[in-house]
Order: sequence, then C-alpha cells, then structure tokens
Amino acid sequence: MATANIKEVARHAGVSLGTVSNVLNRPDTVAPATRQRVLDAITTLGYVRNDSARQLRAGRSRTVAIVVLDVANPFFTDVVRGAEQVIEAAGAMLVVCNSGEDGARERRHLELLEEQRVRGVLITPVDHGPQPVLDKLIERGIPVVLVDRGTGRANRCSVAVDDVLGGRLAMDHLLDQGHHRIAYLGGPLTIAQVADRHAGAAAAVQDRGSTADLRVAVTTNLTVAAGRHAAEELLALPVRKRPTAVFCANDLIALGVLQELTARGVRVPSDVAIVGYDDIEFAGAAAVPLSSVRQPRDQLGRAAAELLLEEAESGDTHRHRHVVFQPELVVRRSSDQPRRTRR
Amino acid sequence: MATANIKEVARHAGVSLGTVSNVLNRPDTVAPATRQRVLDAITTLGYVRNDSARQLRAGRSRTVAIVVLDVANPFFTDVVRGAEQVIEAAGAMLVVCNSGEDGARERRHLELLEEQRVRGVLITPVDHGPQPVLDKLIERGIPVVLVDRGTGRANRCSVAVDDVLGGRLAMDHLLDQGHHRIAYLGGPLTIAQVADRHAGAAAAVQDRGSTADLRVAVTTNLTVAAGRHAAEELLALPVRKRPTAVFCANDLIALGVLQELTARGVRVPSDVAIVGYDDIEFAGAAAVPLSSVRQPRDQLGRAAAELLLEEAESGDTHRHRHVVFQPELVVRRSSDQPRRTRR
DNA sequence: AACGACGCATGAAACGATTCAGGAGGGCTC
DNA sequence: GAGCCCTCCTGAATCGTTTCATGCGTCGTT
Repeated sequence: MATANIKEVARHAGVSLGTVSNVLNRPDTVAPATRQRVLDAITTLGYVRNDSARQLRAGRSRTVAIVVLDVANPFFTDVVRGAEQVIEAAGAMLVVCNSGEDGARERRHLELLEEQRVRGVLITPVDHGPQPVLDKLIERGIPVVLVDRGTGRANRCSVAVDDVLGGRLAMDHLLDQGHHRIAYLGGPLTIAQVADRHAGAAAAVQDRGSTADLRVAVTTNLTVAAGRHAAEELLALPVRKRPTAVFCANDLIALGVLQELTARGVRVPSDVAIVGYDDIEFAGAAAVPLSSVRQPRDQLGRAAAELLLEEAESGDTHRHRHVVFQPELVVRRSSDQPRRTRR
Repeated sequence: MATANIKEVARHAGVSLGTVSNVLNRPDTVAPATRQRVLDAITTLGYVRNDSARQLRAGRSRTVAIVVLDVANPFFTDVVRGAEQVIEAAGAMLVVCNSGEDGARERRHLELLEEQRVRGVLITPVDHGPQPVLDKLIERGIPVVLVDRGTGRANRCSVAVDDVLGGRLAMDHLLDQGHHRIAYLGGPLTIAQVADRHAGAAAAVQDRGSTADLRVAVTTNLTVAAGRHAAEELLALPVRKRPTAVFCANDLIALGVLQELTARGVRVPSDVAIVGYDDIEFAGAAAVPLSSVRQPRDQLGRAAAELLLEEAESGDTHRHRHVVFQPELVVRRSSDQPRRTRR
C-alpha cells in the first residue's frame, strides 16, 4: 500500500541510500553493475519518486503556473498551448489556473502557488493597477511574467501585442475600402486592450486627415451575446446613419454581430463589413469568414515561458525585458468588398 | 531572501514549534493572546507555509488533476470549469493537463502526477483499451475517475453521457423532418464517442423500419478542417445521390461543413440540413445557428469531481459508481425545415 | 615502495512542517 | 491539602529525498 521509498530500494539492492539517489540523478557516477541492480530493485518494488520530498530538499518546485482570465476563451487556450510547449520541453510542468476575471480568485490562486513555491508565474492579471500580490511574489524570488498586458513594470518581464497598431491596421483597411461611417464595438473601456485598440483606430483616422465618422459603442463585456446585442442597436438606426462597417474589440463580439446581422437579412460584407480581433479558429470558420487582426497567440505563450525560464535560471543577473509582438491583419470575406465612394 | 520558516516564527513569537503549527491548524486550541502573538510574528516575518513540507508529512497533496484530450476544445474547457467549481469549493486545487490526444504525453503527465502524489485524477484517456498506467495509479491508492468514457471498469468511477441515445435523438429528428438520404460524418471510429453516436443513429433507422439511407463518411479527426474536407466530398456527389442531411460527430466538424456548403452556394437547411454534437457556444452563434445534441458539460465535470472527492475521503468503504447523463437535442435553424416527402 | 589520483560507495545531516506523548500550572472537589 | 481534571504549551520524532564530506580500494607514476 504505502509506496516503497528510496530506503527500501537501497536495502533491496544491497546498497546505500546515496547510491540509489545517484542512480536517479547522476547515473554515470555509479558503476554499471550496481546501477542495474538498483534499477531492477526499482522496478520490482514499483518505486516512484516522491516529489514533495524532492522539492522540500531542493527548496523549489519544477512546476510553472499560468493564470488566465478565462480558460474557455480560445485566445487563452492557444496562449496556454504555446507556453506548454516550452515548459514541457524544459522538463517542467505547467499548471493552468483560471481567475475567471475575478480578483479574489486570482489572489487565492497566487497564495496557493506561493505556498507551493512554484518556479514562476505567467499571468494576465485581472486588474491593471498596482499589484501588491505580484510584488510580494517577486520579492520572494518567484519570477512573474505578464502576459498580454503592455506596460510591464520594472521588476518583471512582459510579453504583449501592440494593440494600438492592431487597431490602426483594422481601421486603415476599412478606410481603404471606402467606408466613412464606422463603429467600434467593445468594452469595458477599463480593459487596456479594448482601449488601446480603439486608440489605434482613432489615430488611423486622424493621421489620414480623414473625415470618416468613427464612433464607439461600448459593450459590457467581450462575449458573443454582447455582439448580438450591439448589432441590434446598430439596426435600430436609420439606414442612412447606420455604419457601413464595424470594428470589434474581439472575435467573439464580431461573431455575435455577424450572426445577428445575417439573421436580420443584413448582408455581410455588402451591407455592413466586419473586422474582428484575435483571429481565433472560429473566425475563419464562420459562415462568412471573418476578417480579423491576428495575434501570435502561441508565440505569446512561448515567449512568456521562455522569459520566465530564463529568469528562473539566471537569477540575479537577469535583466527584465518587455517583448512586443506585431499584430497582422487577415482579410477575409467579411470585409472584402470595396465600397463605391459615397457618403 | 530565504523565506522564513515555522521555526523563526516560533522564536520571534517566543513560543515553540508546535504552538505555531497549532495556530495554523487548530487555532482554537491556543490561548487567544498567544495566538495573536504568533499571528503577528507571521505577518511581520511574511511567513508563507511550505506546501512541500506539509505534503511530505501528510503523505498526499491537496491537488487534483484533470487530463483532457485538448485544452482548446470548448467541450473540455467547459468540463474543466465544472470540475473546478467543485474542487475549489473543497479547498483543493485543480491542475489541468493536456494530453493532446497523444498517448505518450498522457503517460508522462500521469507519471509526474503520480510523483506528486496527487489526491486524484480525472481523465479522458486517449485510448480506450486496457490502461495499465491507470491501474497502477489506482493500486497506489490514487483514485481515478473516467470522464466521458462510457464503460467504466470495476476499479474506478466514471461519468459519461449516453452517446447512443444522443445519436438516436439526432437521427429521429432528421427522419421526422422527412430526410431519406443522410450522412454521418466523424472519425476515427476507434473513438468510443464517435462509434456510439453512429450506433445510435443506425438504431433509430432500424427501429422505425425506415428505408432511409444512412451512410458514414469517416474523417481523420474531429476538427473544423475535417468538416470542410468532408463537405467537399459530399459536393462531389451528383445532386440526386447527395444526402439531404448530415449528422456530425461533433460541432467542430459541423461548423466546417456549414462553412464549406455556404461557400459553395449550397443552402442550409433548405438544400442540406445539419445536426452537430456537443452544443458548444459557437454552435448557437454560427451564422446559421446549428442544431446540436447538448451534453451537460459542466455537470459532467462537477459530477466527476464529486465522485473523486468522495472516493478520496471515504477510502476503502467507497463503492465505484458510473454516472450516465442524458443528452438533449437542441433544434436550431440548421435543421429546422421539414422536407417535402420525396425520394 | 610511497604517493596521489581516481572511481565508487557510504550514511549522517539537512529541508520545513505536523503530530503526539507528556509536562507545567491552575482551579476544582471532597 | 491531596487528588484530579483542564487548558495550554513543549520539543523530539517523523515524512523521503538530496547532498557532501568521508572512506576504501585500485591503479599509475615516480
């Protein structure tokens, strides 16, 4: 019942504790014959290392945690997969924690992770204000890497995508297509990503000296349902005031808009063009494939994981870095139809 | 730097080790004044429990693992969320591991989890043959609960949804709508769910004594791309031989089919009706909202977690159970148009 | 023959928490 | 005031691993 321990293995193989440990950790320092005896003992006893003891001795664990806002959001699942690759290749283990956009849950998770002395934490924090909990982790020597939150602080690394540029790309595209009345859908504006994407869109209009009308419709969150709701409001406008294009803060909203418009007989893109953000898998698979601003999601995860491992290994000599990726516009059918210039 | 330990706390508060431990674990056995002194020492020293030491002593950890086939699949993310609720409510922690449908990765994960002496494992195994790795875990006293794999073995609990019934529901619906040529899309058939759903569909045809023609098109996996590919093959058939309805083994395939058909000018549901499976969020949000067989995904996760905790606590007195949920057909536009009876 | 070097193996000493048998002191009963 | 119970606290023993100073041969060099 009680799993065999290293001592029993030693006794069974007729060697000392230290030798078994050496077989496990530095096999080449043990004579082949002895090594084999030990290995045999291990298999016949069904010995399995006890990680708690290992960690206790080592003072730190071999697991890395990632705390995401929503495990069910395709954006984050892809980030997780990217991080996973790097972490597992390094022989460590990635545990995924879900804050569900809830600060209290986030804090509970971080406390548990601290008790576990995890090797490091990748996190997209719920709040983007000052973060005493994170600072505490860092003081304790647990590296923290911010994921997808631009302005990293001085005591930690960060990876992010240039959301202002993303907004600019989307808007430039819509302006190129000849649109003049354009709506930006997203919210709440307290979310940095939502605000930045809008700022980029506005900057694009301004830089061109365009007379285009860009207005914002704030949604309560970033879900499909919010998109449907926003579309209803657009449809309530008289046709001549209705935007001919909408730029959505993420693809879930865009999909909601698409669905509602199609259901009401408004055609995409001929009546209304749509551009989303994130380029999740379901964007290209929508019945009217969705134009979207692609973020290198798995790269984001990979880069974050690499920074973390680097910091964990190099220790004090580490210099914090802030990696920023460039987004990329993917034009698909939902916005691919130049509009005859008219007002 | 090195985090304070319980000994320093004891010294700082002028008490013994045991007292500090009591404050932490049995606060009411310590006199209020002493307790407060200890708590003060804890905060001033910034003491954080060391979970490794705790676990080593206790012999087991307070974390539960869930091993899923694909973290990015909306079906599994919802199962995870369900399990999470129960596990966290019990003061434990859920770690999510991704096997990516790869048996080797699954095994590596299980080995690591065993080293960590996790409290239990929820798993949707990659293979449904005999599972020596899982048996080994169980022998070691680590409870295992199968998720979404019907035929649980005698030494473990399981939760599942009746896939045969689900297939039957879908097919009954399509037959009711007057369809006579129907295709089942899914694969590989070695996946129990894929086979069971087909079995249900076939049984429905037979039980009615229907003359309907149900044929299977096997896909290589269960993704959107596979659905698109399958749709292309359907379109290669002459119209008079082409199925008027397709039943897909999951929603990702169904979305792929929908996209490809729409892109080729085939209308859904009037030319071809579609029914999917899982009822993921994007099913209802598709441009032609998708009929689908709904599985109680979060309940699945919750039930699995509850069985696990129960087993972990009751120990030997535990009797393994196999919970089976009923699926439910959700009819949406993609199949909601009775067909004039004709052959 | 003496010496160092080297290869292997040893086992005691950590790591930090929990547990538990036991002790100190105070108050109560008879 | 003896005996007893209670409350509160103590500290050694324990969990299983890793590490490291040490020991013991053997071999090659001088």
